[in-house]
Amino acid sequence: MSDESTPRPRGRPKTFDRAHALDTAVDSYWREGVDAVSLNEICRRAGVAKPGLYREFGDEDHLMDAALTRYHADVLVPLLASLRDDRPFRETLEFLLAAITTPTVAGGPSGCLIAKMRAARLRLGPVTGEHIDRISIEMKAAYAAWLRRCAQSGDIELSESVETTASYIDAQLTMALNRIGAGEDPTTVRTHTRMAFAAIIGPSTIG
Amino acid sequence: MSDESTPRPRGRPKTFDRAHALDTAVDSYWREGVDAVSLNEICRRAGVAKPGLYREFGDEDHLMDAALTRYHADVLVPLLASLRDDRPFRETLEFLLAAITTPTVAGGPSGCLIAKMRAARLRLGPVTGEHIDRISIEMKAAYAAWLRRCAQSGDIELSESVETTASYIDAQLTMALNRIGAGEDPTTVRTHTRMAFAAIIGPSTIG
DNA sequence: AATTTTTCGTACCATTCGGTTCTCAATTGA
DNA sequence: TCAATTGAGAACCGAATGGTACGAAAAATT
Repeated sequence: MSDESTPRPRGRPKTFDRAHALDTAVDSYWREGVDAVSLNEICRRAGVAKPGLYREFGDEDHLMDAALTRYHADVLVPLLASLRDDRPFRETLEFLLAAITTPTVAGGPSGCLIAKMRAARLRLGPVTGEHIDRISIEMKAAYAAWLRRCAQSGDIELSESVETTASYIDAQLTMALNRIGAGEDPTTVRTHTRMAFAAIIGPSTIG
Repeated sequence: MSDESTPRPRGRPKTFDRAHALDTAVDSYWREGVDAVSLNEICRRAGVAKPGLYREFGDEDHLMDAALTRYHADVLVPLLASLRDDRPFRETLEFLLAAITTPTVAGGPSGCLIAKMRAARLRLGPVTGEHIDRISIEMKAAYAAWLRRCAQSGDIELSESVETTASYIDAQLTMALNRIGAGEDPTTVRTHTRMAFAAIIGPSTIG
């Protein structure tokens, strides 16, 4: 299989474990925030030499971008997909809220890498920075499409425009994620976020 | 006046301009965020030598703490005092919102130093960190007292406890300040914050 | 004038940062 | 066997960081 598909390139075989290095980067950035972890520290944790990282990713900006790309595919895409399930609005909202405020397995990172990067937007490199901009737009668009569908089916009635409400949801969920990421009590955050959404859907009939 | 009150101490007269250095520190931390400005940079901007700063303030942690103390007295205390004016709840709320989301004079810092420090809580030194904790408690207490007075006079009717509502207000205003500080459009932030407060006071009758 | 006391600021410290140079090891092809 | 090619990583680079040592300067006291 391996000998017929690609007849092995010429030089010294590559031993650099890209996946492991990227895992380490995602975990570190996610856990501690993008501007609290140095490239040196990631090398240390991943057990790789710095020039290896540079050969593989280019520079710090591109490493962060690779981490963001991976996180986006692994975490955000599935989450946004759940918005297209056409369940009742409140139910999907509670699902989101639970996903955001339920503590992950002990020792795992808390909060959301994207939310943390958005908070650090000014300090990101150009590649990562523009990527996070595109993702922010994608998120708001996903919320807007969701709202539009729910409004059309009569599931909810909006007091503001779809776009305004979508960006409001985005702001509230991002804040909730960052508070969780900062170590605040998940129950408090959940309560506050429910209060924030009472504004657009009326008092909750759940719980 | 100066010769009779204190007969001049012994050594070389002090020329270090503490007020100017502290002004520079407050402005820099406020404008760019506490972990985006180095002590070296503050020295450069203030036009003072580093050992002077160290003699005056001790270390970086204590310099930040001094900046925080100054900002607290100059900005936060007057603002929290306005909560005790016994004006209608909505009016005070709109006043707060305006104070937060109205762009300051061109070139001035935007957002709030305290809000930015709270967001950077994990990266603060022990002295500044514990100070910001105390201030956070003070703020929530001020909101709670305000709510309690308004509720008692029948001005508002709360759907959640005073404490929960107070911490909700705190979270929403802090978010608003940090969004302004991050350069977001003040109008958008104002709209979102009004939506967030519709949850506790019903649809606004203003504007 | 000499001494004491206090402050000032240059020049330095170790450490860390993002990033690179350069030698050597490991492989293929001739 | 020996070039050619490619990757690995120790060791290095200049810049910046928080922090300090220490001699010179400026005043009062003797």
